[in-house]
Order: sequence, then C-alpha cells, then structure tokens
Amino acid sequence: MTDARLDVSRHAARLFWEKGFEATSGDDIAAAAGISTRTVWRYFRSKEACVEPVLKVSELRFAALLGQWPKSESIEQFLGRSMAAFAADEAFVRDSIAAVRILAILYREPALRSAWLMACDEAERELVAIVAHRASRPADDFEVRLCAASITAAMRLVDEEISSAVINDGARVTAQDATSRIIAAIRAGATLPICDPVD
Amino acid sequence: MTDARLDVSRHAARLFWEKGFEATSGDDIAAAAGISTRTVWRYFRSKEACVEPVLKVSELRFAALLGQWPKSESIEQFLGRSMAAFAADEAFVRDSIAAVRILAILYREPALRSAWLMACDEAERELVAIVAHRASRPADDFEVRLCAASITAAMRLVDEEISSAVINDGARVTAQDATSRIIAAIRAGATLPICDPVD
DNA sequence: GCATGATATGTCACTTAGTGACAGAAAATG
DNA sequence: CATTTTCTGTCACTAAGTGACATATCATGC
Repeated sequence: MTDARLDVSRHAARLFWEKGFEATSGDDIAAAAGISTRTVWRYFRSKEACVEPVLKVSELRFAALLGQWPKSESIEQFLGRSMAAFAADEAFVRDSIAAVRILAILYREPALRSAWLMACDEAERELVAIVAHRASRPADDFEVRLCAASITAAMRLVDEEISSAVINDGARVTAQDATSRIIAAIRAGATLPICDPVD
Repeated sequence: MTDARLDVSRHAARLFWEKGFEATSGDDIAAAAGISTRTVWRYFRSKEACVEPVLKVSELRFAALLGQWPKSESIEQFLGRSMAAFAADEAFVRDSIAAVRILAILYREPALRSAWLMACDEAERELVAIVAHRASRPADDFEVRLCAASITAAMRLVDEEISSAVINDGARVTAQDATSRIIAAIRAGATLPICDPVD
C-alpha cells in the first residue's frame, strides 16, 4: 500500500526544482502524477503544501530511527552504529535528494520556506514523544517540548546549511560528515540531558 | 510615516479573528483597510501573509528591546527593569492582543500557522545579531545561530501556550507572570551563556 | 460468486486568490 | 515649478482552489 499523497509530492518537488515554483501549475503536477487536478487539491490545501510530505518524510524517518534509541546508549553510540544502514536505504536517499533540492532554493521561494517550516513543525511534534520517553517526563512538560523544539531547530539549521552548500556551492559532504554534524546539532540543541545514557 | 502594510495587516487580523480565515476575502480586507484589492496583493504575496506584519511586530519590538540589553546585566535584571515600560506602550498592547488572537486559532487554521512560523523565522534572524554581540562571536557562527533559533523556539512555545490559555481557556495572565515565563524560556532555550552578565 | 455501503476519484461549473499592463495620483528631487 | 520616481486604482486576465454530482474502486457480509 503506497502513499498516494507522497507519490504526488515527489512529482511536485521534482517540478518545483526543474521549473521553479511559480512556473509549475497544479495542472502540471496532476499531469506528472497521472491524476486529475481536482485530486491534487483534495490531497493538498495549497500549491506549496504539495512538497510537505517529501520534506516531512525524511524528518519522520529520522524521528522513527530516534524512537529506537535505547536509553543505555549515547547519541554517538546509537547513530554511529545505525546511521549507515539508515542512509543506505534506497527510498530514503531518493527522497532526501528531493528534499535537499527544495531546501537549496528556499532563499528565493518564500512559499516553499513556509512549507519547510510546517514540515519542521510536525517533525517537532514527533520528537516530543521521544524526548519525553528519554527524559522520563510527561510529553506536555514545557522543558520536554522546549528540548524537542531546540533539537528540531538545530537540525533545521544543519539541513539548510548542508543543502545549500551541496547544491548552491557544489560542496561535497560525506555521509559520515553529515552524521557527525547532525549529532553535534542534537547535542548542542538538547536542553535536557538526553544525549548520554539515561537511567 | 505610518507603515501602510502594518495597518492593512491589523485589519486582516481583526477580520480573520471575527469571521475566520476562509470566510474573509481579499476584497473584505481591502474594503476594511480602505484601499483597492490590487494594493492588498501588492503588499502581500498571499492571504495568509496578510497577518505576518502583526505577528512580526511584537517579536521585532521585543528583539529591539533585547538589542539594548547591556552586557553588564543578566536577563532578569534587564527585563525586570525595562519590561513594565515596554508593556505599557499603547500600540504594543493593541498589536499584542491582535497577535494573541491569531495564535489562539492556529490549531484550526493551518494557513495562519504557516504565517506564524514565517514570522518566527524572521524574528530568529533579528535575534542572531543580538546573540552574536552578546556572545562576542560572529553572526554566521553555527552556535550563535543555534542559540538564536533555540531562544526563538522557546518564545514561540510560550507565546502559543499563553495565547491559547488566555483566549481558549479563559485564563488570566498578569504582565509579571508573562514576563517571568518569557525570561524562563529564554534561559532554558539559550545554548550559549548569554543570560548572565558577560565580559 | 454477488449485493451493498463506504470511500476515492474524475468531470465540470464556479468562486476567489493573485498578476500584468497601463494610466493617473502622490511624493521626492533638483 | 518642472521632472522623475514611486505608489495606487482600474480592468482584464490567469491560475489556485471549491462544490456538486456521477462513476469507480474496494471492503465487508451473505
């Protein structure tokens, strides 16, 4: 059972990247995805929202990975052993490239920036549960929500920075490099002591 | 010299609050503001963006206040003595109420949420310079940008929480209460040691 | 297998968000 | 005051997004 919305979102992301946001119409997206225009607007509340699933899916997959983070391990231990297999996943890499391309053009497409911020906002909600579990605190605790928000903000900065460097400046970033920067960001952003073994 | 865009934004915010986002048209906003519809779309790239100035102005005024924060004072000292006068400003209070009302209906108006996130994103950029100055670091330093992002995220949470409590749950929040929660949020969110006297 | 209700999609007419082009008003500059 | 630039209104237009209804798809019970 494939996610039809995500599939359409992939086509939209590709078109936005190839032709630009303004130059891509709802009809274009529908034609590329092989569905009617009406269905595009049933799936998404606006044109910019068409890219949200692609932007979200990487964040959510990463959140799902963090959901398996054992309390007995530090962030370095856990990501150090699990990140390689995670980044080797075919679908993950393809969606990541699509997302990176969108992030790289945010500076000239304010509508896409709002879609990105919405995706981060949803990712933040996912992280709250993980932080709550790891900090052994309730999910509605302010400190927990703040920690999730700070970590999300840190990852947002890293994502934007790496994307722009790779796409706009032609930089080369290895998987190890990206992983270590993500780890550093999580550590720097965490306002609760969840990065080292807990309990 | 009054800001025409901000004036229109105030009318839009009032209409969104009174009638809801969907039920308010661009024509309605133009009529309320006493300008042509064409000018509305010259001012704002989308209907949801109409509220951005109102959402931003409180954040930016607060950022301007923080810009006067002497390095010799802690956050408690500085805001303790300057917040009362700040909150007594007529225009500030009026815009704050408008902003609070928008924040209180974010949960059912996704379009307005994206406008709010965009406003926070711009406020974050303002904060970067202040944090850089206080931390005696360059503004493009990752730690500086992260600290600004975390503080912004913390203030976003507090703003949303207080707004929803006041409007949706009928809670009563005094200026002192709000100030102390903002201070606590800044302290909790700051990932660099900028809250105590520096230098 | 088939009837049946629920959900998903397409078609088409329609409303409203948003733009382009040009003309006149307002405001800055000399 | 003359001029240039910037701002705004009018109007025709494109494209985003919705409502209503018909058809298709799919699950469930028999």
